[in-house]
Amino acid sequence: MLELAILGLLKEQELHGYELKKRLTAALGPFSSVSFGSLYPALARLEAAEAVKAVEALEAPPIPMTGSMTGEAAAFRARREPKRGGRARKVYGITERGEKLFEELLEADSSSGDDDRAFNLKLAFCRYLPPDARLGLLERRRAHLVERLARAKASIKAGRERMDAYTRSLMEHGTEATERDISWLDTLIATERRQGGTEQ
Amino acid sequence: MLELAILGLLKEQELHGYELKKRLTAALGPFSSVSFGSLYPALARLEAAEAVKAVEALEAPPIPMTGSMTGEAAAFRARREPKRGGRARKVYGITERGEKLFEELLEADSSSGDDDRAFNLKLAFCRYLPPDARLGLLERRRAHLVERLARAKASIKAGRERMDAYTRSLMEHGTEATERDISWLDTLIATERRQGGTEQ
DNA sequence: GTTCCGATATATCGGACCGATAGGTCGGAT
DNA sequence: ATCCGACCTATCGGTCCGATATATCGGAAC
Repeated sequence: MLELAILGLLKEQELHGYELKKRLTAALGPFSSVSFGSLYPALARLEAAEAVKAVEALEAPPIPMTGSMTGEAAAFRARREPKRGGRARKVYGITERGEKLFEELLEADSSSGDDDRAFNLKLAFCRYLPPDARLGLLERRRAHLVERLARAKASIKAGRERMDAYTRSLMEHGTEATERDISWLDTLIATERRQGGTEQ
Repeated sequence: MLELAILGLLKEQELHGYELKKRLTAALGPFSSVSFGSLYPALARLEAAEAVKAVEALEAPPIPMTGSMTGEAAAFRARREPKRGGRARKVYGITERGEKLFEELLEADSSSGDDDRAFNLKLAFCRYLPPDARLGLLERRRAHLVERLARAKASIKAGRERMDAYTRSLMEHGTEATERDISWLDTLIATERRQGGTEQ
């Protein structure tokens, strides 16, 4: 699932690992931070799959510079790379295979496992999805939460008197949070339908 | 962290793996289910550390049965073990080292990583904690959420116009959820203080 | 009847992710 | 002069997960 986030950011701009991490924790966080221990292996996986490619350590698009480079190039570097110190960067760019993989991951059902994380991630990048797929994502999520809520309520009802006050409070708070998640999704879905216009 | 849950359940009753899983998903879930892929290794770890011990496959306390066993024993087994079919069970019990480990895990600071999961787990078993430790747990959690909220708000403020509507809505919903978590914790803390009585 | 399905049950495997740690380079405080 | 903290890439050990393998039984289908 981290792959999706990496590809999504790389879609917009070529970046190196460290910067990628900063943007990930800034954008998707700061709940559930991303660690280097998962970022670099993920990057390596993507590179092995030829979804990303290490490019020259040259973040800015190649700007034709006429005349003497001496002063201007240095100034440019200073502007683009403030306080550059440390090890050599390894800047990655997305490939065509990467773009395809990105779309596959974004549309994938992903009914298993990670779930909350995965949905948040997808929502952050769902501007790249066609409107109907966007609606589908939201509605699948809603259905999932509704089912979770039902199971939670059944679980509470079943074990009412076996639970102590702490557990009971925890579960009730959990169901309330889920209910609010659902109504939040409802507003998103409503907005989507309003903007979607004709279809459905 | 799974160890804590296992030990907590085993503290109350000797159980085998399958039943342990059912209770875990019923008690702590059904959000964030526990899989066999983590349960059995955790059980093996605990057994290696001599925190739990495999006991005879005899869930019920030994009840002295006088007279003919034939009819009554069969009926008892049928009551205790409904629809018993399948592989032989391996019933685990907690040891003294296990009890100690349980308390250590429950009191451990755990400021790293898992966090949400870990706190929920601890809250579900915090009835075994002395009142002051209980209060400490709640207040540490509160402080953590407050810090998370502050960082989230700062993050939103910093990147306002760079975010699309989906991301913005996601983050705002997240901060609201965190705010509600905090006020929920406040009620728990207030209750705790009221019941705790004299000491701060 | 037997065959096949689903529950009961234990266990392992590969993979994702994490925290900690270890490097390695630079600018700036002390 | 020296240490501290930022920048930057990378690996290690470990936990957890989903999928899967293995095994045993009751009962439904046929």
